Amino acid sequence: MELRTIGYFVAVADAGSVSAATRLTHITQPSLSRQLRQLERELGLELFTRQDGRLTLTPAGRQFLPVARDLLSRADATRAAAARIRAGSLPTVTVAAPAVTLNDIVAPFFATFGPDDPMPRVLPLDASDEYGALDRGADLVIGTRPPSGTTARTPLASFPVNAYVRADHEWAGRREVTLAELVEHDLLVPTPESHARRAFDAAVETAGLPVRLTEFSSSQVAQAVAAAGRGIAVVSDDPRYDLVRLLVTTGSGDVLRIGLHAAWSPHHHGAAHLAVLVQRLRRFVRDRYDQPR
Amino acid sequence: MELRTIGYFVAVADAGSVSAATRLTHITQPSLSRQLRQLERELGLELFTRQDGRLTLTPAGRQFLPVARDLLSRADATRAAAARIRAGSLPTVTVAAPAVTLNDIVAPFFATFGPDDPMPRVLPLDASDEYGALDRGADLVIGTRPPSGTTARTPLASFPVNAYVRADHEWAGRREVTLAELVEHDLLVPTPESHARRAFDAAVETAGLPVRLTEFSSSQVAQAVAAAGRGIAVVSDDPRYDLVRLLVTTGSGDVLRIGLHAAWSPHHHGAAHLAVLVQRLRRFVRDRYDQPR
DNA sequence: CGATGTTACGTGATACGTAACAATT
DNA sequence: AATTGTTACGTATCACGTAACATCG
Repeated sequence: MELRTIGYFVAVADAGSVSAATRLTHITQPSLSRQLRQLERELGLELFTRQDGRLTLTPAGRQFLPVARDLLSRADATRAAAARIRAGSLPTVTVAAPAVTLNDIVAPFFATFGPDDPMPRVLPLDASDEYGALDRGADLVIGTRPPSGTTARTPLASFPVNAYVRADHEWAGRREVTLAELVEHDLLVPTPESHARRAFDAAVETAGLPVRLTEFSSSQVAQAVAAAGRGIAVVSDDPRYDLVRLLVTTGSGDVLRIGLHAAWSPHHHGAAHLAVLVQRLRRFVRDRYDQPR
Repeated sequence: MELRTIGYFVAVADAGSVSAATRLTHITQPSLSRQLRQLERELGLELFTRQDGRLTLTPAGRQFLPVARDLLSRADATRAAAARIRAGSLPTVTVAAPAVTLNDIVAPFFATFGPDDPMPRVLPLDASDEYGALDRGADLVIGTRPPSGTTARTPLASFPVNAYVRADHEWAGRREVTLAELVEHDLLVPTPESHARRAFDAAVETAGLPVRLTEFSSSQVAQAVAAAGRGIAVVSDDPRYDLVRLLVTTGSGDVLRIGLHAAWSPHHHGAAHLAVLVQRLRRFVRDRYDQPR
């Protein structure tokens, strides 16, 4: 039983005769006649009675006809679905990102979606192999490392890593502090999953500096402890407890920043839509976090 | 796009590789590989990416997969429907009969149907070509003529044609009256579509007798007029207005009766169910109309 | 090497068209 | 005669299997 043969059956039933159905099927009458008989043999049903040199639907055929029609309409729907995909439709979009990013950035962005936007789905990432998620169901990956390989990419935003000190600290009047200066103190940092921590760890490792870290599961708690004068909080969020913000500069003089990058496959069938979506996300992030540039 | 190729796609997606899918499809790996590529060309979709000597679903393929699965499940449903028909299922049963019979007999019978019985449908018949309805959608025909041809048949019941006279009529003490006697009087008859009228007309025509008929669209009105002494009502229903019932005998001495016959195709896929249904109908009619024999 | 998937080539099945036939109207 | 559907026969297509090749772990 194939779609073709089912189509032949419906054509004959609709046209009322094999001869008339040839106009619908574009095959010759004997071929059509044979296919029909074979379908009957295959299904084990007598769909038509042959009498008086004519075909008339049997009750079995009459009962099977709507079933056959339904199957054909599903086949049409399948072809239509393929066409929509080909045209780049995105009924759902799956965004993969570290859990922190999903909560802090992706989720608020999804909250701005309208009814015509795709249904958002989400895929939490473990730190390693961020962009491999593109092969495991993600349409879009938001990562902190610049994507490698043949992915399309857009830098979304970058957030400075802040070192927060008390207003009575000796650095309170400065705007920046070097990494080398910083590691001389007790540092209050969030967990290794956080963006700030990862950026900080990477910079420290590059510089080969020893550090004394105290880890907090919440960066706000880290700030509170800094406000108590027990160390310097190195976090990425906004200041609390009247703490003073210092930017952190690396050995090469750059300000230590957390980069957020969006990546997707340029061969994705909805790549155009994805690019638009990423632009919206970029604008959203910059508006929300008041980014420069 | 055929069911076979769609099945190949789903098999490969499920198995994770072409090689593994050969266990599901029972064709060799190169053939499967080719069919898959052809499906991609036909749909215009890149369902898998070929990289690292492996296939991985693209977002397009991931989006198409549930659609393909749905089509296959519909195909299974279609095959299952064919199997049910083959086994003789009757989700609906279409009974064809003259409108009078549908109202007076078939409809009350349908009222006794339980939830497991087929959904009843109905097809009004014109008097001529009663049993031709079997080719126009009827599973079962209830007719007044004995069916001809190769149909399966069961006599359902027969109702006498009654001649109703007033209690003060000269015939009031008799049980029967001959057709020849009857036609000497003014006769009050129902419309030509009714069973009684048709049986009466046929008998009269056979006997070659002249008649004086007054036609009423309701046999109860005919009885009322007979009660008024304006003629003899020749109808098939039960007496009213204290009229006296006489059976009508033909020239050959038989009592004039209306026969009801059920007919269906012995090749009908649900012929067994139909036979049972007809037996129920027969019992129903006899119980309800208190038939002899 | 042992997986993978693709390409090449030959074969068998089969869907198809042309032609001839049979049966009704 | 004109229409219907079936049978017969030859052909072209196409799905399939075997084999050889390419690539990656």
